[in-house]
Amino acid sequence: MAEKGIPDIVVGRLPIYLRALQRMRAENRHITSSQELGERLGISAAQIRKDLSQFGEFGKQGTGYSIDFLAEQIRQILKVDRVWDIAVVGAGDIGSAVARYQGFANRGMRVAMIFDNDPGKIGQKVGSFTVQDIEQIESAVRAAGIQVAMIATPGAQAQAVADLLISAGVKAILNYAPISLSVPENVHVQYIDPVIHLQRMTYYL
Amino acid sequence: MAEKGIPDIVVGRLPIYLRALQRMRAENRHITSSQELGERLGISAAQIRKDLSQFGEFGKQGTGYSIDFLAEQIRQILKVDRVWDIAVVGAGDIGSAVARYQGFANRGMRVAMIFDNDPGKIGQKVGSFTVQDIEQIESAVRAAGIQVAMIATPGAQAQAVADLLISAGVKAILNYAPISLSVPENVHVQYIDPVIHLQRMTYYL
DNA sequence: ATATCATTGTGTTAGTTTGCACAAAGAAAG
DNA sequence: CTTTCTTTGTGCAAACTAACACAATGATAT
Repeated sequence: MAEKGIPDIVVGRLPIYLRALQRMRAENRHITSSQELGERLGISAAQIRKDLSQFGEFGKQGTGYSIDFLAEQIRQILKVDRVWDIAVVGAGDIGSAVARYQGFANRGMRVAMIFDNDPGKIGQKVGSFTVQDIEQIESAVRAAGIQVAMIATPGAQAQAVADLLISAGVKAILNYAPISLSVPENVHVQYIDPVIHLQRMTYYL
Repeated sequence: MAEKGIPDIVVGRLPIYLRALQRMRAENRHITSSQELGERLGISAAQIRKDLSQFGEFGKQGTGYSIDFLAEQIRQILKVDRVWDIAVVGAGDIGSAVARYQGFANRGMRVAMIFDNDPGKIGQKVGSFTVQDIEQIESAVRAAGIQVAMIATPGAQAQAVADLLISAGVKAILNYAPISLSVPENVHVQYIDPVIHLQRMTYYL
């Protein structure tokens, strides 16, 4: 299994494969093939085989892949064979929805704390969490050894929050604010902005 | 301006350029360059110039781009020089947060209606909308001529909802449910699943 | 006027990603 | 045991994407 030099675009497809495998498992299936997976995902079977071959040989010729086994291998590759604690910043509609979201369970993620700068929100409950003062981000995140965070603040504050998180040791940020963040090379950022996705589609309408 | 044969990956970057331009405009700037834009976005200047050149010549040598003019051109290309009404399906945490989201204004999108199948939610207010019965999707969406929808239901119902929306005339779906949808060729789908984004980053940690 | 500077748009080259097609290998059937 | 069927893993070719590098052009300074 190679550790370096895997194209990021390949890494980006692994979570999609994993999600499909977990769904199949929930349907009580045990075996699948690159062809079946590909049809479900709209990806060519050859591409799936080639992607997986970057990390090892997980299938059996003539049979296909064991769903349980392949899912476990991908979990290990993505390091989601453990649970990552996540800090959420921003307790507005988006931050609150994320903090209550049930979809993290069994997928290697868990919201651990939530912050806001609004005195009216600090101390209130959001799901099972008490909103903490944004002033405490650095100490709380550092103390918990948290490496993953989500930013759900207005755009104007997102960069300052990112800087704060990074100085507290965060290495991966999922940014819901509608702004591109500037971060050091060793920090990873992903973006979620529904408008970006929608505008990409209206081009074709 | 070519209408066909533009790579989708180029179309996908246009909303990002537009978002950055709107932000610059909000900072009261009037002129920018491919270099400045590139630094802000982490994209090479040459790439930005080549992307834009697919649609026309919008810059001035020696000077750069007029922010207002370029933004307006991109709006026209993406067809967001108008407002698209959107149907939201699912009035849970995610659907509610989306329905109340203020970030659609001025970006060509507007939530127009929201549906759920839970009798306890139907008739309740979410932001300024009254939750409608999912049974009414087809007639309501068709009557309003809506072409864009967001699915924020549990995964188990997402495909059925998508089928319903498509039969009502929807041509673009933004899917928050953690499942790949199967749709006809002429229907566009984009996906938002925070876990997918997070798992893509933990690989590198 | 003329020279200098900045920046675009693009032809060409380099690099990346995808798809094809088949040998290899295991399973199933006769 | 042999044949047939299925499906993987992969070398190679094709297609796509990004980067380079520069002529062209407009702005600015002298």
